[in-house]
Amino acid sequence: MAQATDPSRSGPATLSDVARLAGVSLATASKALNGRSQVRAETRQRVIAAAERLSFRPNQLARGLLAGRTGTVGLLTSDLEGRFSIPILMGAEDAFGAGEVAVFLCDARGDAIREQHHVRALLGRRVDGLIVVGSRTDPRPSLGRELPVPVVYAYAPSEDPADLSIVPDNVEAGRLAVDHLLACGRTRIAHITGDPGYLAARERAAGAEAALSDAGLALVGAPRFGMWSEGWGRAAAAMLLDKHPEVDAVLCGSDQIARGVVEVLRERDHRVPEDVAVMGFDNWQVLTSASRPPLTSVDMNLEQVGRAAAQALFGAIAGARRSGVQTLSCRVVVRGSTAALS
Amino acid sequence: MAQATDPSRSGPATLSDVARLAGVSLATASKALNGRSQVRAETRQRVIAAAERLSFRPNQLARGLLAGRTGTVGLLTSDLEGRFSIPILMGAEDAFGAGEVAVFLCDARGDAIREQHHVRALLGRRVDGLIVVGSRTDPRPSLGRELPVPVVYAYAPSEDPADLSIVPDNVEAGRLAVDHLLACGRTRIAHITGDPGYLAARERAAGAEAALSDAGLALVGAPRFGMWSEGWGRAAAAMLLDKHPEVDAVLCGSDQIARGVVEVLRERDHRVPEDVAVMGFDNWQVLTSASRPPLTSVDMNLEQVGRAAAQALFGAIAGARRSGVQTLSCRVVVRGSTAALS
DNA sequence: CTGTTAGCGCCTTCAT
DNA sequence: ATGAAGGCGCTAACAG
Repeated sequence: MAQATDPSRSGPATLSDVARLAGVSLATASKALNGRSQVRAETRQRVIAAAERLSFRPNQLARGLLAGRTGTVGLLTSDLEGRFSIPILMGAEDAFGAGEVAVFLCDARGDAIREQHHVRALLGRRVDGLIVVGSRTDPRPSLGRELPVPVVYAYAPSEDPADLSIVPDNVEAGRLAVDHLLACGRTRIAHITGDPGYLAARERAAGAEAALSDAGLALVGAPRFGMWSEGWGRAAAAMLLDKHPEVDAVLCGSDQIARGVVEVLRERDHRVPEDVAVMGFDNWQVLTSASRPPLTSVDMNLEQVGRAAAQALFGAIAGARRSGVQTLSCRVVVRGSTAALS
Repeated sequence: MAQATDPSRSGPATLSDVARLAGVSLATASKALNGRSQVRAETRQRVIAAAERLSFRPNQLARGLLAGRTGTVGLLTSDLEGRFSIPILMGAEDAFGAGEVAVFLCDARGDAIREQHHVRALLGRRVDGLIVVGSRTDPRPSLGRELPVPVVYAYAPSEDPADLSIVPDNVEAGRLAVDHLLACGRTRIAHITGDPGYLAARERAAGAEAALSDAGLALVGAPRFGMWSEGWGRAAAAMLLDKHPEVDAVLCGSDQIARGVVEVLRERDHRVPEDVAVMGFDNWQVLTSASRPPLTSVDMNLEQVGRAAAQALFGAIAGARRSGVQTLSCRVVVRGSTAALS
């Protein structure tokens, strides 16, 4: 007759197992475990002990079925491989994990069909909301206004201004970078950056030029667009030094490019930062700390983007009706490649 | 009276909404939509049309409540930030995504307490199984044998041999690397690797020495353990060249170390690969392709580890009772840093 | 304070 | 071929 107390009977223990073991009714057991006040302390203890013995965990599915909310959200990324999704994902996971919501992860691999498939699957699981993480900052198609749950776009904003998007501020990033170089006493600043097809590249360049203009200065030569690679950084640096040997700083569109630039400077016996300061964007540790000297870089605060998206989604689930694109600040992380002239 | 057909009435449409709109009973609607054969073709069409009009998605929670299975698994990583979890995670997501199971992602950040918390939360959501992804290949504590669902450990095996673990074969990786260098005609091979506290470092070294021994050779000097960084690669390479200028190949414990080694060789005017061949482990694109020349590296096939873990979990959920540590093969990706002597 | 009852949305016997 | 009824595990009314 140990059946009621046998946890291995058949699947996880249910509330009625607990109630039976504690010798109370279902409702009382429920109240006791959920901290409802209408239950005698001694009874509550008995129920709790029973639940403990059976290692009872309330079935969230059943609970969600009743409540209408599941405490579950979908995280839809378009590119897990890329390194930008990860910090955002971590920030979101972090913000949610603090509360009691669980995250469904789906990777659409940049495929719209697959994305649609995932959205359907997630809706079938009755997620309370969706976060859509892009792989680059260019605007992306909206999932549509007809979804039964709120959606927040992170990193890549939605093309539909009625949607809510959280993105890093790349224009400000460009400004901050130039401001830092100016503060280091540099005035002949060149800009080598990545693929001009990326909005991030154009915005960072625009921010940089605006900040220079505010200071009554201009870039040395035009911004050099190319690719997001060390190889391009090396090639562009070589051309730059040939044409403008007077540069005293190179602002690079990414840490990868910056590493390439630093290498070429070393090879040509320019001292960094004494002769030429160098800085990048993204603050990608593996690169910034391996460089000689370590790279100053603009951190886009992606974890914060993830956290903010999660919080915005919380708000939306609770009924808040925000929309539009919200930009988040970034910050300069100073290292040896731009130490001020002494 | 358009209430029944109004999708915006209150939350998502339910099966009874569909049944009402189609003018049939709940049971018939269910049969029609699930392809049961006991329903007239014309009726089925009517139901499907109604479901379409209401954009009805069956509530998987309700379904799971009844079925006992939720079509859901938990992916418990201990370190999202590190780059090893991601490919594994992608492989698993991929293997699952093909079917109809959704993945809950949790990051324990290397904290056992947080991990325990996540396990409880996942069990509360009635996941059908768990995949535990480690951040390094050293064995980790088991979640225990008392869990109500199957568990598969990936990358880091469980300390309990009764658990099932899927890990890359680092010993074989070491052997393959040396075999490749031998095939390139190298015989004076040195080994610079990372933190000796990592099993991966020790196993790769052991595999390398075994392969050399099989060929009647030995390493040039002892394996040089240190850190997983370019900086260590540079320092160790400098010492190595001072002491053993005769080396014709350096096997490096990681791509980062290898990059450092290549840099020092360049600076000292040794040609790579003509004078000294260099190779690393992990096949981390960002590093291998930025290096001059591009780095040969051993790919640990981590995506496959993730996929295999997912498939093993499938099997376990279906009732298979495997246990022990299963190792997966890796592969050498040849690039310019080891091109055979001509 | 405690127990009984009625569903949440769905699927599955069992009648009809 | 269709419909009525029961139940998955839980909570929120209502009784007692």
